[in-house]
Amino acid sequence: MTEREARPLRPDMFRDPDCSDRAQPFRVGGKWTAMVLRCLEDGRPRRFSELRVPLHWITPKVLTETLRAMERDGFLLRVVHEENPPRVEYTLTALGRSLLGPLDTTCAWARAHVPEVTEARAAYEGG
Amino acid sequence: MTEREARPLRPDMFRDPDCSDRAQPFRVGGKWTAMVLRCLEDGRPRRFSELRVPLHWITPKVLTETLRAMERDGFLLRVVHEENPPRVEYTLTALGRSLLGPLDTTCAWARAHVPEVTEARAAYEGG
DNA sequence: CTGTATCCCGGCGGATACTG
DNA sequence: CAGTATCCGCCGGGATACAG
Repeated sequence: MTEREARPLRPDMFRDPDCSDRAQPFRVGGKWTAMVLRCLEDGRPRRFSELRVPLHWITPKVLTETLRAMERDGFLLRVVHEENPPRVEYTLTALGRSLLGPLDTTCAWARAHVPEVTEARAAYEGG
Repeated sequence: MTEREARPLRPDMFRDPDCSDRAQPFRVGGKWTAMVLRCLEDGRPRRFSELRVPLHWITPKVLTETLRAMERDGFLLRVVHEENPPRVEYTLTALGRSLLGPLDTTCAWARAHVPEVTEARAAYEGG
């Protein structure tokens, strides 16, 4: 066996279904998760209809699904105030705030490198 | 206007379709992108069939789509050696390697906090 | 105001078979 | 070996209407 044939990839690199690579690190949450995080990062509790405004008037069904998923995962708290009319407020938990670090890191990458990606795509189309 | 009503969310927070938040920072690439990055991070050129092994024998169609998308975005280089039988090798570009930082950051988050998420989900089911 | 209830569409991801 | 060619099922995301 010669030197240059050695070192195949380990077949079990991603065997563990819970390993952090398979956790699809670049696919945390749904389409709207990151934007909801941004809406809540200042710590101020926000209401359902308040969130819809910057989120392009996302439909209620989709916003509900997004918020429920984040609540279920422990990223935010849903507080119902028993009033009339009803008032519900959403706030990030400590776990939810812990996502802001990775989010910033990836946003910083995007700001720095998205132009290169755009260039690469143009070049690829061209030839 | 009282103090406690102030500071609504800016309606145009995510207006720019290319803004780094809307870039879905937690949704970079497809299901297999991160794993391909891991397979190539050691700098060693890898062949098509070589990649399939750790990737759970991903179907050729899906692997091709993943690799083509990454090539198109400038993340990797596809080199065809004119031989018989054919040999094709994939290598990360500098741009592709620049993704490893954010990837590590998010993987570190996952290792540190996924147990909390699991707990939160269990608690949500239970109550 | 804060959501449900329906219906719907596109597209990612996959299974299988075939080719240069 | 390194892919194409088809076909297909699922589900995320959305539009619209309605309810407590």
